[in-house]
Amino acid sequence: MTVETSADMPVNPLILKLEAFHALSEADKELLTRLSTTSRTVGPREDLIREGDPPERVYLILEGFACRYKILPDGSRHIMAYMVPGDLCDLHVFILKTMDHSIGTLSACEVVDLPRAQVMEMIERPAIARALWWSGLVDGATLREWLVNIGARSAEERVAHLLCELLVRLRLVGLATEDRYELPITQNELGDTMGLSTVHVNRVLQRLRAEGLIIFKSQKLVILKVAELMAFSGFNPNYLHLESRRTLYAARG
Amino acid sequence: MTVETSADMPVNPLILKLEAFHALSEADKELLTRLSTTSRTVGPREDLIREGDPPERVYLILEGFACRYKILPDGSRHIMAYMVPGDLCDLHVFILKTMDHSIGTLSACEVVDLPRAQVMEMIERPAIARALWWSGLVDGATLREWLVNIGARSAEERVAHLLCELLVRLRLVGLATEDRYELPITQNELGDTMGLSTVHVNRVLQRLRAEGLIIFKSQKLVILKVAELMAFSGFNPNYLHLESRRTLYAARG
DNA sequence: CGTAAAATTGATCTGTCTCAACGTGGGTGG
DNA sequence: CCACCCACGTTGAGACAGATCAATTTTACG
Repeated sequence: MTVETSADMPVNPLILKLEAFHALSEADKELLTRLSTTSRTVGPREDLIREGDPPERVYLILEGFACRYKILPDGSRHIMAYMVPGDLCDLHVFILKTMDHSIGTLSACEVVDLPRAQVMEMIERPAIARALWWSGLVDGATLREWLVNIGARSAEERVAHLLCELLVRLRLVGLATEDRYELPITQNELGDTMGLSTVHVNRVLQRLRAEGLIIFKSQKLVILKVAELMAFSGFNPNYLHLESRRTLYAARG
Repeated sequence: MTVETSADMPVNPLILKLEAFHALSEADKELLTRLSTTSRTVGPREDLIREGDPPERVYLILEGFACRYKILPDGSRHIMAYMVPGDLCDLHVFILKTMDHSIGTLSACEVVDLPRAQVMEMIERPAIARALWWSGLVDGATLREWLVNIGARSAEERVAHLLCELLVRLRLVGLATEDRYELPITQNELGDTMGLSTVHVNRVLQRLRAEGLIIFKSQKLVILKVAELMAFSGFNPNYLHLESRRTLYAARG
């Protein structure tokens, strides 16, 4: 158990994200900062909670990538969502008896465990409650967009779409610049996310590289032509519901 | 605008569904009955709300099948969810400026429009609020299961899985018997749901028929071997979170 | 440096798509 | 009430995206 100080963690990604929806008061920010003070370091490929477990707390990711996933009867894994810094898992999950999926880390993560009482404390603040409510709706919309992505787009478009989405989401928490970010994900994990074989993910990435759209090496992604990649993949950020609050995605066209 | 009487509508599917989670008081049921008194008939293939529109009300389906869908840049449609009697669209959607997808009918429907004030009225009742909260979590879990379905299963398993899910969901509202229900959906719509071409859906259905698993003709589905179809498709109803509340799905094995 | 995980390559196979035609059944107007 | 008609379902042939299997190379790291 690590107790992080403000020196270790200059900016709280949850605050950054929620303020993309609307501004929070100093008191609200202090509460969120206090609740995320006690985090723990979790290694890569570790489960935070497993399918079948009773949901007892909510997880907040401060650093690293985690995911929601299911294991199918044949042993294959499907990843249904990425959780990046600032992301909370479902706040309302306490009402359910058991988890219907697992949550695990992809890279090493800094994770905050929020027991029910602390979630309540957050929700009692109207501005925070509203921002979390927005955040939950965006999570749902993202899931729907993923469904369309897998159901209706080619392998190349699918991967490109994911890279565009992560660019926008990571910019929100200061973890992406205009055109690049750290993506601590293997090609195998990408495959389990997109419903593609690892071999095919590799070929798709090579094609995106050959087309001069991206550079992806040593977990570092550079999108060489952001507008082109968005257009190619049919990426329309409307489902992230950032409205006109900030200029978080590059101009298109 | 039709005003339905209790004679026209013997049982309110929303009440049936919510009571699968936990019992409601008479007063709660009266409120729900009152709020669903004024419904309107909507023809097949009509939109209730379109992508880009501001969400002004919530829809409750009393009869018929509706769906959430998106139209892609190339003109193709992807259906992301089915709404069957008793289903409500997202209660919290008011906070968003615009819809990121459309909602439209598949068959002719009886639909209740609930303006914000009426949603508030429901949510003020603790038992109803809890049941609706559960219902919203189940909707999210269903979306995740659909993602896995499309991402990780073969065409035949996919279609079979959907048929199993609808069996359980429709039983909940008294619209399926042990092994059969009305499915007012074309093969083309099934294809847009499963990410398959219409031609392939046709061949998949033929194979399921040939294997003696189903009969599907004139919008009437009979599942000849329920346990086998569930096993074949990898259907595990845990994501519907019916727990031990009622025996809503057949014993397996 | 050695080792295991991850990325890459090549060859082959197959599920699903596309295109194009034909059958069919239920609703409607004459 | 019949005949037409159109949406829907069905069939066949050929093409292709992506899977699978089996190495091999590269990278990260202890």
